[in-house]
Amino acid sequence: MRVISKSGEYGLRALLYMAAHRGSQEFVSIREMAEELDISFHFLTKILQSLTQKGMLQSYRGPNGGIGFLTPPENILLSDLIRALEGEDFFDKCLLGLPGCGERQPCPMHNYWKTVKESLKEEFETTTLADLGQSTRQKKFRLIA
Amino acid sequence: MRVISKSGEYGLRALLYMAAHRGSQEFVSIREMAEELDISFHFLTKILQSLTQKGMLQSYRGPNGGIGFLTPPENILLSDLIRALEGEDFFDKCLLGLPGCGERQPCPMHNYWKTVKESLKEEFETTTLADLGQSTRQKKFRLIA
DNA sequence: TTTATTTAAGACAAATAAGTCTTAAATAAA
DNA sequence: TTTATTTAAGACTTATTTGTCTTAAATAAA
Repeated sequence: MRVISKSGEYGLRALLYMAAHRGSQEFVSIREMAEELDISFHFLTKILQSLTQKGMLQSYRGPNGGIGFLTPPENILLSDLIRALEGEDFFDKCLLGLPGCGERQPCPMHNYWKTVKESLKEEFETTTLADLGQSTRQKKFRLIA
Repeated sequence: MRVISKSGEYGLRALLYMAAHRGSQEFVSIREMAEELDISFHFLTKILQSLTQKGMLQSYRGPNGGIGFLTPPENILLSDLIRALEGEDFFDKCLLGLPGCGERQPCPMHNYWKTVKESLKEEFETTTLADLGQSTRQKKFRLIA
């Protein structure tokens, strides 16, 4: 079950790293991160670039440059991050990939999948990057019939 | 959020079609289905072929041949079908795609994602192909903190 | 001002997924 | 037995995603 694309995974992992390692210095080196996380430097650069272009991060060139948060991880919702990485329609798609599927003409899995998506969305909208950092947090939740 | 691959979607849609159209005739024509569902005939053939090879369907060549169920849709679990279409490890993967992630060395999203997966798995294991057919069924469920 | 460092941008290549085409094998009916 | 029909198998092509490489632009420090 691949829910997040490879580039999305890399982006998430990088931001998690940044959240964990942000201290005195404002910018984290992409090269360093790439090595630490074993991700291709150029590929990671492109991914983070797109987040910068979307206004979720800031970058700085030159010596001691790097990438940094614009808003603290405590204020970054997982839902926003994932939407930026995976596309705005992340939570809107039909399980069967039917273009016409919706409330008016629901596919056999529509109502079923809708509830799953809404739960996930709700959860992602109440989780911040910082929450994930201290992930000992054990949210208890399950689907109830 | 693409959870199921294109070929998985096609497979599911085809079996849903078969479940809906099985009547007097034992075998459903793949060509007819492909046209009806607007899926490439050869591609669909390959997908269904793999299900036949895995013992989930039976096929018959020659005039009036086609593809058919071995067990009635009432006895086909969504979980088994999806595992056959998407791979055995469908419910086992880490959200971040980290190879080492597990109980011993959980990634920041491990516990969180684990509960989501278990809920989904549970749901898929209690839903049959036939259930999906009459999908007016409105299972109520949500994640609880 | 020159040099070293770092991200930005975009062309290019490789890997994977999706889709097409041709031929073979099985089967039924003429 | 011949022909038409249908799935099986596998080679091949196309599209998408992932990954690499080169050059440009910005910045700091020598």
